[in-house]
Amino acid sequence: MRMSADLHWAVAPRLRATGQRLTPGRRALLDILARASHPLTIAEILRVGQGLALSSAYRNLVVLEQAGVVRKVVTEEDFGRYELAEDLTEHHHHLVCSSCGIVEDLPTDARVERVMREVAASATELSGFTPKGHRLDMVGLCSNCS
Amino acid sequence: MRMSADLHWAVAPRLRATGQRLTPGRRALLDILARASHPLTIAEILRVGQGLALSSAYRNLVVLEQAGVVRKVVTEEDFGRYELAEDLTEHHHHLVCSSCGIVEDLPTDARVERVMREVAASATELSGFTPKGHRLDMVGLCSNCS
DNA sequence: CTCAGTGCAAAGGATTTGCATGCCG
DNA sequence: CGGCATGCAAATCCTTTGCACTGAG
Repeated sequence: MRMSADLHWAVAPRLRATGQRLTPGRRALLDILARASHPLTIAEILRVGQGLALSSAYRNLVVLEQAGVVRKVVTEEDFGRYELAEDLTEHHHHLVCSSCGIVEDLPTDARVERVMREVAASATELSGFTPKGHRLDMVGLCSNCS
Repeated sequence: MRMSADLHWAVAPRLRATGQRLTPGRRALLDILARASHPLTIAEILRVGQGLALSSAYRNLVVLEQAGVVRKVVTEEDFGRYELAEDLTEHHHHLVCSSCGIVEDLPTDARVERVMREVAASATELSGFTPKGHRLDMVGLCSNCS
């Protein structure tokens, strides 16, 4: 979570770099995502951001994703979730509830990240894969569902 | 990869436990998945298994998933992929190409798994989450796309 | 005036469901 | 005979696209 002015300041240049502007609709999306402590679905975003059009939300999320300020998170649910790019927040992993589908953020630590780098290295060695990042989700039951 | 007779022997009891039978269609799906070295899409499955109906494939995969013998893998593509449950193969992680979407299997090791258990423990501590397993994907470019 | 952003409605694509048929116990 | 698996087609659901409108430069 980060203050709006600060966030917009960080984001605007990236949008300009991809030939896009920071419009009110996009600002709204960013603010909503910045306030969330877990990745949001389109439905959740629209519920919070009254007056946002469905199609514009989708379109703007694509723009923001291409500008590298938003990331689409895949879950086993049949719809997508979105969060701010990790360099605008903190690198983190996820807790995914296999019962209700909720996703919580989980901070990472140096130990885990070090191991991730080792896994990345072995992936390169094994199959010429060029790692750009990783995705680590713990799957289980959230406190409500257990 | 495991021999058919062996596989069917392991699977049949689990299906019975959920009140389901090991039908020819399900056998075909299992054999196809057992031969693959990475999670398959429905399209890929139908391409290999000539004569399988689309809807039956989906329905049977649901049955097999509930019986715990097949797992649905989510990727950033807009369709699902399926693989045999990990206890029928080997526990492994994935290499996901962010360019072409291909998913390769990546063996894991004791070190990584130990760290995963630690992450699981801290998740429990932080938010009452009950971990059942984890999902670790390296995201990057495969040897073809890089 | 021009062009990108917006919103509504229609289209798309993966997945699911309804229903009639066929098979196994 | 009864119930479940199957296949086709129709229906759903999330997401994307077509198009006309609006506001900023």
